[in-house]
Parts: sequence; structure tokens; C-alpha cells
Amino acid sequence: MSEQWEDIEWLAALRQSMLDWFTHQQRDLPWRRTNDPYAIWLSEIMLQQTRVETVIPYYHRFLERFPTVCDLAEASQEDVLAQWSGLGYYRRARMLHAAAQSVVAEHDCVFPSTFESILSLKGVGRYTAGAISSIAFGLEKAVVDGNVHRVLARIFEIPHPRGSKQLDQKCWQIADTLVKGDAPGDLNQSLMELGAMVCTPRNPTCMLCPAREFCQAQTNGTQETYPHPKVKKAVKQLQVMWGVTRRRGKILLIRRPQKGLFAGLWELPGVYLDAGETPSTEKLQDVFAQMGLEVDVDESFTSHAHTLTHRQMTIHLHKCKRPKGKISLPRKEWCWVTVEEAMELGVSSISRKVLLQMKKAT
DNA sequence: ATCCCGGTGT
DNA sequence: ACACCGGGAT
Repeated sequence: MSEQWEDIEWLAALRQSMLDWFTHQQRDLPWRRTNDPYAIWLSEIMLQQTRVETVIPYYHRFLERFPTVCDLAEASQEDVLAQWSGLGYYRRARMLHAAAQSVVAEHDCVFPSTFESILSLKGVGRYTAGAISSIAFGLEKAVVDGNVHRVLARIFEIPHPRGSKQLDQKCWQIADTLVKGDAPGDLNQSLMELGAMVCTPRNPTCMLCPAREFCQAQTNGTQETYPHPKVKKAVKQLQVMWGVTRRRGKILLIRRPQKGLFAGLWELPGVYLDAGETPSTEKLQDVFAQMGLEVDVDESFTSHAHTLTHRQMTIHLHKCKRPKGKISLPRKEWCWVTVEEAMELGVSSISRKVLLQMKKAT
């Protein structure tokens, strides 16, 4: 990635091109017809995680019902939630209401006009504070949302993957530079509008893009590859050894600890091994020994694979013969049950899968 | 049906 | 890091 964004003249030209485009091509949206910071704040909160078309009718109704921040502050939470009903993410409404009350209490009913004071409102993070302070108050504060990530990642061919801290930091750095100058609110909105209307995730219409001549990805035909996909979290390999002990046609199950993986579920006794550890019958034998049971662990085993969100499990199922001794665990933590009965208990789906195969095998 | 996405708060 | 929660894509 080049450092073009440090070239002042180049940057000024890009900036101007964005502003010109926004002036002529912006959608006519209700919150663009006001300079009331309260209304702009409301729109930004509603637009978090919610589409423009969905928000529009709610925005009108809400402002009609609560025309000023004082009206909102004085309303009951019930009233506020009723107006919000259907928009989803109801926590936003509760925080909005609380923030309105703090505007009344701490700012004398006047919507705060500095970035820091706006940022301190409940439910307002860096993005929303930047949006309100630039759009409503003309402050040179940047915004970086999902659209801006995409637009800037393409213009500058930022190599860092979606969701990475590096991509986010680079975008804020560039946006902070770009926002300095005339009409910072319009500049911010132009980036987001471009992302929404032109620089779309797929099939961007680069022909219509004001940043076309500035865009490295467009030059290289790599638009759709930016931002690069999120690095998938490494799936943790997990080796599991389970022992099947039979006594009078029943098998022994134990209950897992109340915390962590499969908390509180019933399971065959066994041992979880991290990647790198080698399964051995001794390890399984030890587990039984610690429960007070001496067993003969078969060397042979059946193998079962199971995938969870962040783990790839491989289960080695061993028969454990001739159990001797008395189980030393608390009585509530173990039970002898038939395979059928086991299916009725709380077991994980991998346990269910394994139990089902045991049932078929017998 | 199942993944992927995203501002903020925790 | 994850939960919130709903929408859209596949």
C-alpha cells in the first residue's frame, strides 16, 4: 500500500471530488433536512445495525412523539419502547432515553456540542460521536463504519483483513486526515453514502465513482477483494478419549463441571487432550482410577469426528472392561444408565451421536 | 438451515 | 472476547 494519503494535494483532490459527488448525488433522507443535533443523534442511533428504509418511518414517528430531547427525557421508558417497538436492538432505546435524561440533567436541556461530551452519552461510541459532531456541529471529527472500511480499503488497497485492528486503525488514521477541511460532515457522509450506493460489497459501480481515479483497487481491478476476508479463527484441535464401562447392561456417565465446555452435561468418563498431547490408554485408565475405579482399557477404539464453532473434536472411544472398586465421586455426579436412558439425560449433541452409534452396534 | 455482518457495552 | 439482535446472502 502506498502512502498517497500523506500527499496533501492528492488528498485534497480526492476530498473535493467526494464533496462534489455528494452535493449532487446524495439521497434525500429525512435526517439530511435538519441541523437539529437531537434529530441527527436519533437518526444515528436508529441507523446502528438497521437499514435506512426501515428507519425512516420510525424516525418520523419518534420525532413527532418526542420533538425535543426534553420531551424524550420526560417520557416514560414504556412510551419510548413503544415508539421503538419493531426496530429491534431495544437496548439502544433504553440508552437513548437515559442519555436524553443526562442531557437534561447535565447540559440544561441543550444538546452537548463538543466531541468529548457527545462521546460520553450512553450508547454513543467513537463512530456516532464523530457523526454527530461533524454533521450537526461542523467539527472535524472522522467517522469509520463498515462502509468506510470498505471504501478506504479499496482506495488504498489496505491489505489488512476485515475485522482486524490494523484495518480499523488505518481507516481511522486516513479518515482523520481526510476529514480536515471544509464541510467535514458532508465529507464523512460522502464516504458512507459512497459505500452504500456505489462502492458496494459486490458489483461496485466504479464507473460512477468520484474516487475512481484515486482508487488503487479500481486501477488493479481488485475492488471486490477488499477488504480481505476475516481471518478465520484457528479451529482448536481437541482430542477426546472416552471410556465405555458396562455393568449389568448399563453404562457409567458422569456430569461435567458447571463451567466451561458442555457445562453441566452428562458424558462418558474421559479426558480432553490439547493438540500435541498423545492419546494413551494409560491416561484414560488414570481418569478412572481417580474416580476410584480400576478398569482394563482396550487398546482398540472407534473414532468419531465432531465440529463445533471453534473446535474440531476427535473422539477415541475405548471399551473399559472389568470395572472394580467403588466410585469416589459425589453421588450426584455419576450414574449407571442404559444407553436409552442416557439419551434422555442432558447430553451434548456429540455425546448423543456417539451413544446412538453404540446403540446401533449392540 | 446456517453463516456473516456490525456499533456499543461489558 | 463476546453478547446484543435482526437482516441478508448462500
